[in-house]
Amino acid sequence: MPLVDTETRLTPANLDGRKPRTVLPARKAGEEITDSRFDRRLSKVLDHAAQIFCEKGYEGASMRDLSRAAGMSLAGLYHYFSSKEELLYLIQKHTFQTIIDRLQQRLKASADPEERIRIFIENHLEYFLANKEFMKVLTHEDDTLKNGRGAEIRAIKREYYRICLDLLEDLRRAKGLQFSGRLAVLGLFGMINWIYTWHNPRVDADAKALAQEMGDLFLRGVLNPVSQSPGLARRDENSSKPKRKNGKANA
Amino acid sequence: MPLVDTETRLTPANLDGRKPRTVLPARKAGEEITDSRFDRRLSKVLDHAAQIFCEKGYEGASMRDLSRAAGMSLAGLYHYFSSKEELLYLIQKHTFQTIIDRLQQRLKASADPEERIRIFIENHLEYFLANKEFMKVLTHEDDTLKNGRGAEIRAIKREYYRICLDLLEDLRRAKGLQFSGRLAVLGLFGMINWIYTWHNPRVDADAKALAQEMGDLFLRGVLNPVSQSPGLARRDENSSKPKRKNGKANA
DNA sequence: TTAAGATTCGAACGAACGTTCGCTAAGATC
DNA sequence: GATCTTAGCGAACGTTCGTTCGAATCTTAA
Repeated sequence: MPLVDTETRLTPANLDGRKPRTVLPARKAGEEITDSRFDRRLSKVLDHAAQIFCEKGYEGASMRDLSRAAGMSLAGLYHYFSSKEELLYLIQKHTFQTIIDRLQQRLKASADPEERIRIFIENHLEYFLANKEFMKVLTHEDDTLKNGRGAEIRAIKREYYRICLDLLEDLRRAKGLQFSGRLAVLGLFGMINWIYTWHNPRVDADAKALAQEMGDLFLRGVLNPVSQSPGLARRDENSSKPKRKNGKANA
Repeated sequence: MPLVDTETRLTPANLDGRKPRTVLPARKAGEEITDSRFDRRLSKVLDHAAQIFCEKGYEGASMRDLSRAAGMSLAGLYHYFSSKEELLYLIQKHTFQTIIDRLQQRLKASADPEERIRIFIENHLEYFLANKEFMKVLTHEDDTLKNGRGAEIRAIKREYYRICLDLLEDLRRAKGLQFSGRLAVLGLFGMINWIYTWHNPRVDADAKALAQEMGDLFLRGVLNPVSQSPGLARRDENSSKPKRKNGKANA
């Protein structure tokens, strides 16, 4: 799978209306999609860039930092993308697409609602810990991209959110439970996305064990009805109803 | 409470060895600590700065952005702090100290372990939602500060982590439960710190209700022993033991 | 009234920023 | 071997960055 669209290679800058510097001949329809030299080199550049963005943040990283890390001249970098902003876009898009693709594959393995949520968590954590830099750039530079590119990434994010919400509502229906889907999704996202701030491979469990533990913590919280939790003292009972006014999700 | 130490006002740049431009006369011991004109003005400057850092990030915000927001000249800002980095330090320190002070006050109200954890969550969320900008700057610019100032903030953060860990271990002892304190703390922190990425006051519940709901979710997850959770299918049982090697916490 | 500090500002500093230009090799195609 | 495209580079562009300087204005207390 090429990292940029075949037809518009080198020219995703179209997103903000800029003219492409070069126009490649369109591939014939049905032509085999190979990982060209260009794609392989770009992939390496993204690796190095993600590393630097992870260390210094998007704004804090200079193009000169990136060129040093990639072992390539400053001007040479611009052969592979049209701007620093597009570089971030390519990193985020690639990361999101990979994690969603893998998830869809794995979800085919089970129809049990609870099991499917565990698959979601494990998929997320496995990719997270194996690609720390990319995932930190994805989550930390969450609202860095603006306009067209930002909208595109936000759309993919909504898709990912939606998948998780659907999984949780399947579970709720299957078990006849009562909980706010939105709050559950965002609570779960918080738990699993926060990991990049603390995970230390020399101290903490690996992805599989971590997914097990976090899955336990979360699922026990969701699965157990309130009445079944002994000693759950509720104070100020009258303020415990959520004040949701409409269901528009914005995550 | 003055925002900077009385004796070293204007000179916290000492942290990285720079010479202060001005030295104020030391206050006599026991002299009443008043919020001077300086402190009040600095406080306003921090408000505006937090707003801009929140919008554009620390690196993305320029001193010119800050001067515009504060309605003050670029050079005039430097009367209140010695560098952009110190400005971030002052914001983060003030935020952390305020939230911890309030927590300590509130914790005096109860000795019940579960209640005390709910107090922790509610205190955090209340401050979070009432001071979104400051809390985003605190969490998002987590590892931006380096050297002396960074170490100082990290120390306060460890203190806050420790308080929460102690609360959880009190609960575990009181109820005779079994769970990883570290994972529970970090899971909880993830849930409540992630809020800044999604909370919308027009859609979501207020701090009190949110604290109730998140407290429920989290406490049910922690309180319920595994055996009491019906239908909690564990797969791959042999990989579920955490592989912790030593207990050094790094959050 | 006046002297001393506190506060504020316009103007400028050198450094670093993202990006572009013109040019060379290196591959590929005939 | 001629021709065209791809890949890569040194040098520079104009802009913006954080910070500083000296002077001007305001505040306060004697």
